[in-house]
Amino acid sequence: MLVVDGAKVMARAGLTPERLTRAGAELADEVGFDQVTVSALARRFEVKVASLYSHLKNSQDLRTRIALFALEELADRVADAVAGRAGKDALAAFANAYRDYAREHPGRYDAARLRLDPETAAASAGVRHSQMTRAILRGYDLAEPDQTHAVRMLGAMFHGYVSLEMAGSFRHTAVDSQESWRWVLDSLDALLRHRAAP
Amino acid sequence: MLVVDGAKVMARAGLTPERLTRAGAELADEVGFDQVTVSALARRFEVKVASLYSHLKNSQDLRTRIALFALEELADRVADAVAGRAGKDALAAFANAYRDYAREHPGRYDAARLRLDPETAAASAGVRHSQMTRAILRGYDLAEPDQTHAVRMLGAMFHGYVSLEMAGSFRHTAVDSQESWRWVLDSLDALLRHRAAP
DNA sequence: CTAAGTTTCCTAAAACCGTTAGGCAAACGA
DNA sequence: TCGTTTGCCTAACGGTTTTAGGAAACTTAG
Repeated sequence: MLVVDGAKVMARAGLTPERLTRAGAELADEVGFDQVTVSALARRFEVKVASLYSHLKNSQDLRTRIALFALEELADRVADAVAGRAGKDALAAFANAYRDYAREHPGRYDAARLRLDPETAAASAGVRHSQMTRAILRGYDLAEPDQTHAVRMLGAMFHGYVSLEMAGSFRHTAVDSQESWRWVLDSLDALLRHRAAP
Repeated sequence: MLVVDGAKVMARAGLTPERLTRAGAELADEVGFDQVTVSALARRFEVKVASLYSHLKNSQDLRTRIALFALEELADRVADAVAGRAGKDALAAFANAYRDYAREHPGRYDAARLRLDPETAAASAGVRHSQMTRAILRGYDLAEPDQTHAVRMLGAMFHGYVSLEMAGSFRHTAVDSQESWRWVLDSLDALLRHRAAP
């Protein structure tokens, strides 16, 4: 089949799950993760929608792949940020890596919060995230179960703060969000030092 | 028009924006807020889809109404919970009201986190939420801008914790989430007392 | 180098959702 | 009782998801 003016010669587009996932992540950052659609992705590759179904099981599969990709990417960034740091320095690096990623890639950040089924989650980079959080706490000398409590607290705080900040919840008050962020990190550091085992 | 066996006599279904909103909230709790659809709602009222468009502007309007309803209901609950309490007692009541609502009404809780446009948000019960958070902090005697920092921290922590807990993130470790929750509340109380103005 | 086999993308079609336009019947007010 | 308004309907269109089957492009074995 040969279309003269459209120049479509039935050439292959070179689709792969990986390219589709990456393009989906970019799309998520541009239009929001919940607007990522198989149709939009096909449009971006100038390909018919049905063609994607040779590379993706379905729409949910696409979303899951983007989520796993984002988790991996974020874990890499965090690992890079905390390398060679300890104590409060590591805590701040960890937290900032998290927040910066969300600001830079809001769609991917949302994707990383997608609810995964237990098996998928267990095989994802999500486990690296909790491992790294635990690693941060090595500098604070917490015994179990306090360490687990602290892991959950840090996860909740960072995710909650970033989530509310992204949603614009902090834009109505004059106080700069950056200041609050520093205040929160200082507070967490003090709290964890105070909780340290004797 | 009269259908004999279906017993449809073209009677009126008694639709109103309020009834639709409430039913939408119930639907959200059952199937998830992102699965709340004009079609599903019409099915629930045994009415054709187009009929809802006399009462709702569109699908987004429905979601926004559910969000406003949930914000209002949650604010009422929180107000009720903290009434007559102060200090750590008030903090715990506030936090528990929040968490309990999310556990009881996950769909509505998600709805309450819908991003609203600034005018809508300003006219919503969202402002009551921050006012009540500030009220909790009266027991801790914080000066500005620390009070604003603390409001943001509490909002982040509660939302983050509830959000991660709902997503199942705490189910992989043996430590009971309830214990972590108590630990976090104790920590926040200690932190706020420590931050109190001299 | 060519024929067979595989992969990649296509067309076609069905199902569901969102939305608008226009109609008829029911409720209501005079 | 008779307009008028309101509430729900049918009809229709466009978009998304998904499956089935076909045809062209690539790959590989003889």
